[in-house]
Amino acid sequence: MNIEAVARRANVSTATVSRTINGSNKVSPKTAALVMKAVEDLNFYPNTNARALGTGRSNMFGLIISDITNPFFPELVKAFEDIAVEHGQEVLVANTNYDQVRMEHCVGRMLQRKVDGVAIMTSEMDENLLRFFTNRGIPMVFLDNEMPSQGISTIHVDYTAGIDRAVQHLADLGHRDIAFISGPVKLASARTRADAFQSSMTSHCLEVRSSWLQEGDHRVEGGRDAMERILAGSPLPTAVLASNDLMAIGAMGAIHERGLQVPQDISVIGCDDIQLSAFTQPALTTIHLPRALIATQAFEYLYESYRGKDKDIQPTPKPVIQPLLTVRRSTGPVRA
Amino acid sequence: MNIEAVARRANVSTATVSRTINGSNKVSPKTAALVMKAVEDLNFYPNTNARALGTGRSNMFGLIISDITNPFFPELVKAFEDIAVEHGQEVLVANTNYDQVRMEHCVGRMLQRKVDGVAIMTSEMDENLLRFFTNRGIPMVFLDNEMPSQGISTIHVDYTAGIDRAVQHLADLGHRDIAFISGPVKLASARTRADAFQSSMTSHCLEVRSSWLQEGDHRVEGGRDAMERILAGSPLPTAVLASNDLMAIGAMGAIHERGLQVPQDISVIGCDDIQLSAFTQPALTTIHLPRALIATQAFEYLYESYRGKDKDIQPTPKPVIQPLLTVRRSTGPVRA
DNA sequence: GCGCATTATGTAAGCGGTTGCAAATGTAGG
DNA sequence: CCTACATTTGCAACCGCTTACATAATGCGC
Repeated sequence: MNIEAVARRANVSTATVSRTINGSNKVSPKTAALVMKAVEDLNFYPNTNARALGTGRSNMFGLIISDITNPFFPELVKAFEDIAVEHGQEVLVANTNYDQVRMEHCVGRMLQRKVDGVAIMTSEMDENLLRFFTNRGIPMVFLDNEMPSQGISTIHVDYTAGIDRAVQHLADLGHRDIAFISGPVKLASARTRADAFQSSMTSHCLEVRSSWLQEGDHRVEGGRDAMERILAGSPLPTAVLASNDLMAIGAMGAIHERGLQVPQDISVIGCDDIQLSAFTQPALTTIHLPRALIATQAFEYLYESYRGKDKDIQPTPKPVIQPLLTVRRSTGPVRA
Repeated sequence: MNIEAVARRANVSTATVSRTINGSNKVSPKTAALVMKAVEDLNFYPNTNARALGTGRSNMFGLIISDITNPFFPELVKAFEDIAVEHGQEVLVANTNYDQVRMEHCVGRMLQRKVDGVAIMTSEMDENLLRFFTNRGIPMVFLDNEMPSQGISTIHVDYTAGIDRAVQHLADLGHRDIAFISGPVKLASARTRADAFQSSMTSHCLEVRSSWLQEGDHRVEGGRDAMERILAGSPLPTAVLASNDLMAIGAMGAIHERGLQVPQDISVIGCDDIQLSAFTQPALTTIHLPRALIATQAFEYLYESYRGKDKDIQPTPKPVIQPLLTVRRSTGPVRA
């Protein structure tokens, strides 16, 4: 079942079939109808591989993430897939598992499949790997990973503003003793958030105790461990800010295990606003990251630079994304 | 950068390069080394599209799921991807969004990309769509979707045994009044579980009240609503079994809102054992579905039937998958 | 009805690999 | 050294589609 079979059935040449399928305007409506009929009759689906070979464009974008089982990503992936499919593009998702070697593997997979662009939503990317893409003129876009190199775009999320909103919210509730659970400090993105916390505290004239700054691993267990370390010290903070929701959930677990109440004894704020944060006990107050928007911006950036490549059209710059605070039940006034 | 550039650099023909890359044994070790050197030097990645065109195999499997943001799926997807990549296959993931029309779309995408096989882990699949695959000889595998047609394989999960374990656990704790929150009854898989519940109750000589059988939607909200309906009636059950974890979480929420305690007033059991069920308050007792195993079986089935297609080798039959009960804190003895 | 511009269609050469078959090279026995 | 055979390599056709270019058909004004 190939284009020739369709051509025969419609009594035209393969070129005409191809043009019809691709919506070329130089096909007479009459012939086009004929061809479409044949396509229908035969249930013909053009071979994308052949197409890609002919045109040099695979109509496929790569999406590199850390780990699809981290609830931050599914929504991102889905939004990306949705908008891609809408634009007739396919998505190749690859998990790095937070691993440098797997990352190289992922890059190889992308190159073999000749992706038209790559969105890299993870941090395990070094300069050398980048070159594989830049050398081949493959557009790239990153998520909050300010790369030193030129000509690489980054989706910008204003974490500072987001964290500031969270600190403001706590300050409004009377909190002065606020702990922070960060992501792995080896990740640039985690450091960014930690720095944002520091400066926000300073601007609110609040003191940061070093024993209240603990490193987690972006996972529930890490959040629990970090919180346990905080609870082991003294005095205790009256609020904790975790740099993602999973760690916030872990922190709440640790607090409960200690026989304390959220938010009566300690308020907890997360970051990301994953679906489940609305359904924890108590429901989690969290900094909402609009992942669908992130995905959309990433896709649009890639799509535009890919489309404009020959015509030297630059993608339109994307606005900085503002995280908002979603207030639920895990934060409350500081105990009198 | 193509195979010819490599051939030139290594002073051999393209055929030799191709054979070397594919590990053909009819290349002398000396030449092979030469070629590999050239490949390295040039950072050559063979064009998969061209390959697919030449061989007729895309080295890509389709994976159709309902919705990646449903926490049941990410682990499945990841396990599938892992084992596929291990076998040099790529994975094309498609979400149906529980929608028939999107499903057709997904099928089209799979056909265009000429996937070597499809794993269908969702229920929005009708006979007609199936034919698109069977007609083209594309292997298929389903998850608990007993299709009437011949020659289509299904990964078998023994839900009856799983649910029976849950009921047994509750019975051991003294519960006799057990409610059940099912998935959407239009889904065959949901009906299977509901039936399993009924028969398990019967075999334990426990009575099933129709007002304690409520339909949910496999989501948190649906679980909460269903639980509210149950709580609105009288008498109240002492335990609830939900046919997935999200609904169980919703049910726990409804119970708390009513001012009741889990498990003191009502015990709750879920199904799936999604990661987060370990971190709810209280941690959820749930029927553990081994998703990595499901993914592995699905992949192996596809891989084997795909590999054996020309040689008429059938894939080895896979054993029925046994769900186990993961007991946590949401179940307890019935109140005296 | 004719010539020309326009539009529609066909022809065939790629795209970058794979692979059957032929040719070349190597190896061993006589 | 020659022949027979195995091993290694190269040639070139093919996979299915796109597209530049050539050709045919059509429309239009005079």
